[in-house]
Amino acid sequence: MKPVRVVVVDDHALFRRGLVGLLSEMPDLQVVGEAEDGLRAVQVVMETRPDVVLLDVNMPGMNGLETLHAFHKAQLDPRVLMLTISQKDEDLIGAILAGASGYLLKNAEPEALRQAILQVASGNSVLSPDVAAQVLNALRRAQDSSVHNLLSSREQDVLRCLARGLTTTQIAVELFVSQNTVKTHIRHILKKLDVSNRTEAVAKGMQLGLI
Amino acid sequence: MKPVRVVVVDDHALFRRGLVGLLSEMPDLQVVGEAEDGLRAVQVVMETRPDVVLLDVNMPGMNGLETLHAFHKAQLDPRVLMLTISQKDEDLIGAILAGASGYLLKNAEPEALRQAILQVASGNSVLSPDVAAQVLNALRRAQDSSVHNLLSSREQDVLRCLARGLTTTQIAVELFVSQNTVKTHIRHILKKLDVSNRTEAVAKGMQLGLI
DNA sequence: CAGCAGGGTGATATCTTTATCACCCGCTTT
DNA sequence: AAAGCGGGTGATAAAGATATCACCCTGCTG
Repeated sequence: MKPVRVVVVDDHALFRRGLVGLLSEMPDLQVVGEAEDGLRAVQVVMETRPDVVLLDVNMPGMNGLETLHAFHKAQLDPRVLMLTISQKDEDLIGAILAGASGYLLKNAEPEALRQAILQVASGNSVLSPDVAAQVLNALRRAQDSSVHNLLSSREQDVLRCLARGLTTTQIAVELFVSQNTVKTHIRHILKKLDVSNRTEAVAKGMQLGLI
Repeated sequence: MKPVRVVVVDDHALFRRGLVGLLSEMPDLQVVGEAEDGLRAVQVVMETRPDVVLLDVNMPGMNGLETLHAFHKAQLDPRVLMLTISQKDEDLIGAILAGASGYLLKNAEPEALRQAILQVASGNSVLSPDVAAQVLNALRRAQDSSVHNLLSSREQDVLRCLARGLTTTQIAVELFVSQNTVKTHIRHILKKLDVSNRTEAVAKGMQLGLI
């Protein structure tokens, strides 16, 4: 099996050299280039066409995220595994949205790094456990936001009443509106949730976190 | 250090027994209960108050996702590590949105499972590399959706023109509207992207994937 | 000083969304 | 047969969003 070809991008020379040395000792990895900044990284990736790029976030000049964008602009789009000390949400989510295939913290063991590179090389993604929860939370927040923009506040009122088992008449009394108003809101809810009746609407609403 | 207390939930008796045996041999883990279905799982978790619950997705009756909801309904909310063969987006994203702290495929090595349990017990999250890419893609899609609802189609037209370096006058000619119309669109863009001028708007638009 | 650029305030018209309600139909229960 | 239920069509009014444009101010350049 051909070794995975890797480019290492980090502005700290000592760290980079040490990492290159470490990776060079691994038979299934082959370091084919290195760069100390984003601009250089684009050139090196263009020349070497590696399987995986190890990329720091914090670098002077072009930071890691800008480098990801530059890869994209240059239509390179290599598989990138971020290797950084930053656990900041904006760096983590920013890197993911900018196309990174993985995010590993620099405190990872050498063997974990090796495994991560191999996974990324074969198209999978890897997240350090320390930051994976942040990614899951970001996904949950995105879903919450998108879901809560789905129904108007009145429709959410009606759905909560349905979840309590109230009939149309009871909901009308509860919300001080006519039954016909309630029925119209229910009609819109069924349409927005893409269901056929109020029972399904309640189930779907629970599934989406609306109730 | 006290061993991590684990409950195993899986409908396949042979698999469950084998897993319990495997985990019982690990000194830093302690299996304190097991269940073959969701209803039983809620009872066992209530009784044993484990640090981590290993939970399958595919189970007859209440499946894994419904069991997560039942945990929440019962205000138990244990740390749950899904352990399943399912790589389906709806199971994966569904479990995450329902509160799972991790998602591991059953093809994982015993040591990887042990590490994952320990990570989840300490509040981190773990995803199998085989499914992590799906999570990152779901996050990207959620972001795309939310971003593309941010600007109206006309505003997106104007932003793309700005990105090409056109002036207000040139954009007006290009879109067959007056300069004042273009300026109004630009004003709304600046406000929606929370920036102060068109240069920042273009940078932010690129960062958000609008251009 | 005039022209050109960007940024800003305010206005109008149209379209869409939200919230309201009347009425109709079919089914079930009393 | 009547009442009550759920699901459906259609209507109106108000609010908000979208798209349009006029006008003003400031700074820079020729």
